[in-house]
Amino acid sequence: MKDAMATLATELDGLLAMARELEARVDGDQGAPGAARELCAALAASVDRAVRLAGRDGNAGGRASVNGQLRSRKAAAAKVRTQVRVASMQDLGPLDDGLSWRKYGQKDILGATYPRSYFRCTHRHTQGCAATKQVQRATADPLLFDVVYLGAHTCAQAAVLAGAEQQLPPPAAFGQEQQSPPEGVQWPAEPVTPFSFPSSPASSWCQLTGSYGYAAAGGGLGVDMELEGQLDELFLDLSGYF
DNA sequence: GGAATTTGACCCCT
DNA sequence: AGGGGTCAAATTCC
Repeated sequence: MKDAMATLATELDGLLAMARELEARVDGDQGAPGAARELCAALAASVDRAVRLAGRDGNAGGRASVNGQLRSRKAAAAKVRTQVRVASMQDLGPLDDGLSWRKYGQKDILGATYPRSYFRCTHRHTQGCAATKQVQRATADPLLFDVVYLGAHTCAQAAVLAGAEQQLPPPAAFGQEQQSPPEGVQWPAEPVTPFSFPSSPASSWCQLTGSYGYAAAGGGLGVDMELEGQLDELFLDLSGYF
């Protein structure tokens, strides 16, 4: 547990450093999309690892419920909550993050222009995977999607993905050409390109959408609020560059 | 025919 | 009572 938290801290520190570096580079050189992309991908990969760590370990050590309330069905899902904002350059369908999701509901949300879609893991019944996610188009920008992940994947598919990701080269290697990534992933040559999401969620979202909004804390993430605020600001700033 | 999606109804919480 | 989340039957898709 201590190791995981230490790793999390290291990842987040690196995240901040990379974000600042990215800011500096993009600020000084408008025509440097390649370098910006590299850092952006590294940033996203780091966030992804941090979130995964927090998701795994936050359960036992974190706040599992709000105000100590017991919630029959919602209690389990409230343990891990990861929120990201994803931008789609084109009006395409559901975002494929490499995992199998099955839509089980859709609701019109008060005050929201677009309905919220509810997804759960395809292997919910076969493997008891309790992961769910909610996807909602942002009112302000229809090309932005707010995606909230609730619960942790416990299915075999998630384990395979997690294992494959650990074998990937260091984050800085992302964005390089001639990368010949696994699973036939094709990185876009231009910022705006029709896309299909490959297996690594954070890096591909960043690469392809230019906006990895934020990975914020719900119950499971024990991220310091001040740091969280800094991350929020950084992501907001960075999103403006793309 | 099986799997995924849609959609109205139901349940729980505030 | 109203809103959010889930269920499950009906429908669509492959």
